[in-house]
Amino acid sequence: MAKRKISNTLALAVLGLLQERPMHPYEMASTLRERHKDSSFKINSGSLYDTVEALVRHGWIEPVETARDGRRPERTVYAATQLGQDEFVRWIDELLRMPVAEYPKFMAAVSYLGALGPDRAAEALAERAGHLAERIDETNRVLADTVGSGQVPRLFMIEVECVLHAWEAELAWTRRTIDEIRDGSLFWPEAERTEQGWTWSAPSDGRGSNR
Amino acid sequence: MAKRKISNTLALAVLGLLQERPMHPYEMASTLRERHKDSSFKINSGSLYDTVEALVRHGWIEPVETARDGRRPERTVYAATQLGQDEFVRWIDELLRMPVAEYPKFMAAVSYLGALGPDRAAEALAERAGHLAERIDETNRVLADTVGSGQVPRLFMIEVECVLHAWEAELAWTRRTIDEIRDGSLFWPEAERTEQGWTWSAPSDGRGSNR
DNA sequence: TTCCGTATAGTCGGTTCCGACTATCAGGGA
DNA sequence: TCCCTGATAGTCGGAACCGACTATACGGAA
Repeated sequence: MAKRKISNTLALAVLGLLQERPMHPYEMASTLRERHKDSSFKINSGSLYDTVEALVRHGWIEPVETARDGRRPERTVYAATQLGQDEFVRWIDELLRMPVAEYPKFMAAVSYLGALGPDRAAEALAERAGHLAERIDETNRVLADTVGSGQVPRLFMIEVECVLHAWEAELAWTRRTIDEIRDGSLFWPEAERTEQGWTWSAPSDGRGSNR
Repeated sequence: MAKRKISNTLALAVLGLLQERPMHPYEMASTLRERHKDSSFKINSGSLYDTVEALVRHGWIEPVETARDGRRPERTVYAATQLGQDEFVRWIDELLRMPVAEYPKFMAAVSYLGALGPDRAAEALAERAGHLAERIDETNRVLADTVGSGQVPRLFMIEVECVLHAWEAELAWTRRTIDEIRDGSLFWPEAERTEQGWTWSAPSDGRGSNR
């Protein structure tokens, strides 16, 4: 699988909007925010304009007019080309079919959970659990007053359900791990440094609590 | 919360290794790979050397010797400073406590699931489900012959359990969504473009199947 | 009437990131 | 003996990314 010419998913969002109607970049950003898509796409003005230019370079979109309102900066309105419409669908298809490695910050931190020691680790995870629970509530509220009230078809917010599911899973893992730390079922070796590298104490019951 | 001076988590991995003993960058990369940490950290030679330099600039690590073996390129060995040891722990603590927005490619694609139409969407998700199941199996095998055989304490591979849990959740959501598409409980509006923007057909039973 | 905050629209320079490339050495097969 | 592959160690130029900044317009408060 050769690498995609454009990999920033913000370009996917742009392409998506231009399937509906021509727009200028600033309008894309505000439309995405209005639709709560700013939690699926990282919208950054700088990146947005770079992305749009890259899409033009590849012939996926093209400028259709430049207008000026009074003395404000000029706006360039873009539309998707036929190529852009085709690639939009192909790209979605590809992203859905093939899982790719991502490197979430949380995984990085969990890799070194041991460095905090059991008490501080459990406390830190507990704080995270609180934040996660809050976020889940907020998101449920958003879903309730968009899809729940029939304003927006469920399919158009399906990614929100997806991310919600992911957070719930993370929360469950976090809580389970806190419990395992507190009740000692996640054995905490006292790693020690020797000239030969590292050694660690074995759990008292042989290799019992390593699952 | 002010932005971290260094945000690339590869720097966290470097710091982690240098808690054990001084190393040169190439050795860091191979050690991380040996320990299967390359699924939590994106290891890229270019980024690695940049990261090491950034850590030196901030005084978190420092070169302790430069050796040369025959006519091979010179190796510079680095060690963590006191500051680096403190920041290592603080950084982990921070990453654990506060969830940050990430923008996984899958979410981007799911946002535009509608664009594929129900049949192709279900098929694409089904392919993904297959890949995910495979990955989960592989990862379980890795866990079995490291932690499972008592070679490595469970705590040192805890992030693998975490990512496994996340994948299982994603798989579950994916399968559920495939079912909902196939049995029609995820209503698929026929979006149509008008001059006023977009309209969509309502589900036949009023607003029934929007959850 | 002036001032302030916010919305509109986009620019720009610096950092970060990436992966293709260089170059040497060691070991095994033909 | 020669060649090929893979490991060792790191360099470099360009692409991507970011966020602070500019500049205008507008509505309401003081």
